[in-house]
Amino acid sequence: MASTNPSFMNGVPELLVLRLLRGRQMYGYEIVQAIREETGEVVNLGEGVVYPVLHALEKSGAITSERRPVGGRSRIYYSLSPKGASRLTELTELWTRLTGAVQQVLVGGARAGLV
Amino acid sequence: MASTNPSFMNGVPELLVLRLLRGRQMYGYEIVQAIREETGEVVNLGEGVVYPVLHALEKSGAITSERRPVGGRSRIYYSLSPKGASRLTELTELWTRLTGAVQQVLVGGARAGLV
DNA sequence: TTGCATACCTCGAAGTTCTAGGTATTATAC
DNA sequence: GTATAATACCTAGAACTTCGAGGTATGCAA
Repeated sequence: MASTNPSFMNGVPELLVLRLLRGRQMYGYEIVQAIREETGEVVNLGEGVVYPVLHALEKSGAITSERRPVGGRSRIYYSLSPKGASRLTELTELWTRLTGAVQQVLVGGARAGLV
Repeated sequence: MASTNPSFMNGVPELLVLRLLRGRQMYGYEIVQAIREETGEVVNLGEGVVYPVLHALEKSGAITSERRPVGGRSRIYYSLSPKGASRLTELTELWTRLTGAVQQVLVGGARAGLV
């Protein structure tokens, strides 16, 4: 792994996948490209990252899969389950809290009371 | 580790430590508490996280150490080196880019052109 | 003198991401 | 017709972090 890159990626793939599946069904290969496009090339997850995440999410019951032939080719479409939706909410809150806290340190100086 | 917790912590300790050392010298135990306080208890890094990070940063030349006796007790004060300062800049930019990109996906829908 | 805060440290476990590689089908280019 | 690229799925091993628990030692307060 890039020894100079902390990359800040822990948990990000799971968060992004869950978020993308909120609303519409998607298949793995499509998700890989959607992440690249919707982040403006900033996040570029390989298939070797996305597929294992999908498998883990399915195993945990956060998403369900459905194999469907499309144009002679077989795709596995994933849908967000209720459990996955609440997981998404949980992760989004954690993400927001954490990035806010880090931001607080980064801007520094401004040390107002917290309520 | 908490199997249900992605925690989003990858790289965050390094970033916070470097940022705190920008401006004034600090010692490990002090850094542990400063992180807890300045993040409003959101980030609570144990000494088992901070000390190894400090050692790695020193080894890479990002910070320098100086043992100093204070009140009969020995403390190791760390200072940010020029190399550490540029590392901090680099990490801050990466952090900003990444959180921005994730935010873009989280808010979704709003798909304006990027320049 | 007992306990707590200070102040440093290491180790093993656990979990993630990453790159690289592998398979197979369809569409495109030559 | 055939080679190449794009689609679409997958696994394995390596590497990196963070985390918690535990260990040592000093100073101060009860």
